[in-house]
Amino acid sequence: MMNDPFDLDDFDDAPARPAPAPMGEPPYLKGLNAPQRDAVLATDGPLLVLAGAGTGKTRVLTTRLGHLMATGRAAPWNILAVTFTNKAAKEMQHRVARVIGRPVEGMWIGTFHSICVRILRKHAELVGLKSNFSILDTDDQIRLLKQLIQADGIDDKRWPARVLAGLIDRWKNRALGPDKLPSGEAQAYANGMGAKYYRQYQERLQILNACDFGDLLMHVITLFQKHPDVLKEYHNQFRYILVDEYQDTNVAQYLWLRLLAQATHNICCVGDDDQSIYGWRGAEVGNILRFSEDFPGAKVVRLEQNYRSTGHILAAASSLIATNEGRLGKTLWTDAGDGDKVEIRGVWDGPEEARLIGEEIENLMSKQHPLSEVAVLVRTGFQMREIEERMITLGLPYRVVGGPRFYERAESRDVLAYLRVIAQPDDDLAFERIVNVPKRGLGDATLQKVHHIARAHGISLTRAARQISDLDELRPAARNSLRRLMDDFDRWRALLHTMTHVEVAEIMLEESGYMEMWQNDKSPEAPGKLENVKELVSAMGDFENLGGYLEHISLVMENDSNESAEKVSLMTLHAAKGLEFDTVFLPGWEEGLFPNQRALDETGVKGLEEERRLAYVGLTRAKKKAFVMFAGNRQVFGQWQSSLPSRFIDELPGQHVEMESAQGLYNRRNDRAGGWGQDDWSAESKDGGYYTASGDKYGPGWQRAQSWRQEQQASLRRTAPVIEGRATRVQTPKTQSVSDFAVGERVFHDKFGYGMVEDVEGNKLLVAFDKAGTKRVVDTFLSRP
DNA sequence: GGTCGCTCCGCCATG
DNA sequence: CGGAGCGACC
Repeated sequence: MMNDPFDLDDFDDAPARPAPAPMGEPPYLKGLNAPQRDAVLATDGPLLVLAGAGTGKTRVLTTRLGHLMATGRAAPWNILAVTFTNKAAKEMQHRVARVIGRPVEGMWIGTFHSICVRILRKHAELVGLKSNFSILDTDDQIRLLKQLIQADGIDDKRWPARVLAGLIDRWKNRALGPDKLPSGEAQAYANGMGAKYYRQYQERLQILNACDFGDLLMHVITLFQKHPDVLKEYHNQFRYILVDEYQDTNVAQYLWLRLLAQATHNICCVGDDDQSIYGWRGAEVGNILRFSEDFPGAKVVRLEQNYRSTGHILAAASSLIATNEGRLGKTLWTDAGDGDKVEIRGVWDGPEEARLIGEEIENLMSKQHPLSEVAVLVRTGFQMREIEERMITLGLPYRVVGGPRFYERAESRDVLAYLRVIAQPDDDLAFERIVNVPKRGLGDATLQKVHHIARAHGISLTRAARQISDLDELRPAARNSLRRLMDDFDRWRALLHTMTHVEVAEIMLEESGYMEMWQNDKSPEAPGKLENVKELVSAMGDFENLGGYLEHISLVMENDSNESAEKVSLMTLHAAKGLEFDTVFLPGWEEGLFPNQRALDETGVKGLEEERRLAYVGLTRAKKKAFVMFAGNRQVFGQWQSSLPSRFIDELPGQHVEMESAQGLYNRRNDRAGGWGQDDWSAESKDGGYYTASGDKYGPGWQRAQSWRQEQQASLRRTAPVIEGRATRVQTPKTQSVSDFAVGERVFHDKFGYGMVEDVEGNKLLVAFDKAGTKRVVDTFLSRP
């Protein structure tokens, strides 16, 4: 989670069109326009709020929450508010407090996942888990599945575990357990083994006392279905339910909501079918399209006045999205004036695109345009590197939003694995990760034997490891090493009773040799890794206990400590949903990249429409200025490929855009809205690879993919033009090496602050911190002030 | 059992 | 191009 300078989705100070205000009405209703007010005041019964981009959705949601409480309809704990991201949850909490003028406590605001965890911890036993269950991430999932596949002697090259993980994920999105798979789909993997592995996987998770993301939803649904008394508890508790981004809910989430809402019918869903961009992970636009049937008697409110973007931008975006079929249909309007047209820029290649972005940003800077109001939104992650490099060369401050995740780095995962092992002894995946990190002479051979015992007895690896360390199965060296490790785990675990988890973590990482491993590592990354480890340990201090910390990171996976400095934001279009910026750059609008070829191949028109919604989301992030860019040549997989401008560029109406492109790069294809004086070589561009030979616009996937790929292979190759010297990434400064602290010395600790050494015991010090009290810390985590 | 170097494959988006 | 994974060699 990060603290952002930018606001979520709408803003408060916009000139709203006020509805007539009766005397003595609550102040929070002031400034709402008529539909917004309707949405706030329709408290009882099902309500669907169709909120176009930038129409004040978050404001309506938070005001509605405030209204429910202010009028005494609900206490905070009677309200359940579900969001899609933790960031949105945090923001909502914050803004509700602003509406009612004091902090709110006890309200259930969170993501589907975090709320499910909260419920599950309470009733874990009812679904066969213990309350301290671990939450596995994708990586763990794949490793577990791989083990199952390999145990069967199946070639996991031919049938990759990640494919199976994807299948299982999609099944869970649709709330299908191993026994409920439609017969055709059970055949979906490795000649009909899909269902079998799914079942084995679930059994294994049970033994490991763990669940994956999909399980969080599934288990709660099962819990509610099988234990009506428990469901009733929640019915009594949650008198009002609010759901944000309803267009992104999947079947499982829909079922979950329906179960919870069936008692009171007080469910309010807010969403925008035009911003549904998560179809690929199981979101069902159908949920929002069907709302009135699912919840009979539902009231529908449309928010159509846009407070965010100026006229040309809004018109361009609206016209683009109008190409889609099967929309609920909204007509966004603004009274903010025309503003600037959308600027389209065609350039020769990727590096030039990055240069142009840099240039324009410097331009903006010279006009005092705040960098926090500038964003570069890309379709896919690999576009970021080029732009980042340019930013670094120019010295432009930037930050990657939702980028390489702090907790996914190898060293973070190691540390977390250590923590997980002591928090939850049956967590095999964590155990396996660090059993030989640092090297302890416990390699594959040993681990295989442990695995064998575990499987034979149907127990977890740690239990098996403990058993085998008492047997004669292993070479003495391995046996001793393993026993020592198991004893260490027990000891560290016991320390949790007498010390804070931060202290235990430091001791564990030191005694296990993990810190030493990086200290002795002479690679250039080592100091940075060590720095990350310290940062991670210090972040633990913000949580009451180890369990709370682990839960947070498994759900959030991002680093909280992201400062809100004056920086350009760089992110994917997906990550940009809900955000807004004065100026937005939209590079890479090229066929194949955007719309993305794979989306087209896999889901045809449906995929194309989702891509178009993504384009719509991108454009509507801009308040005052939008740059759309495309490059004629781009490097993919280290190879140069030529590309054609995106069809979405053609779909932007001529009167709302301004085109500036090198000769010959852009050829208008269908001149539906009036040209911009570019050459019209439509006949030639039809050979460009986005129509199949048959002339069928969307063609069979493989055929399109094939022709596209061939075209790319055959495309001209050239070497990258040399821009100034290669950008080097900034390395974290080498940490000051610390050792032999003396009693009486002043020291500094990332978390606890300044203090004085009271006692030295090997490398463990007793330090009296000025603010945090006396703690036992390992010297590696200390520095001299 | 550990390390080095080679091959292979990927890059669409996520909690 | 870059990282993961695997096999040959120490």
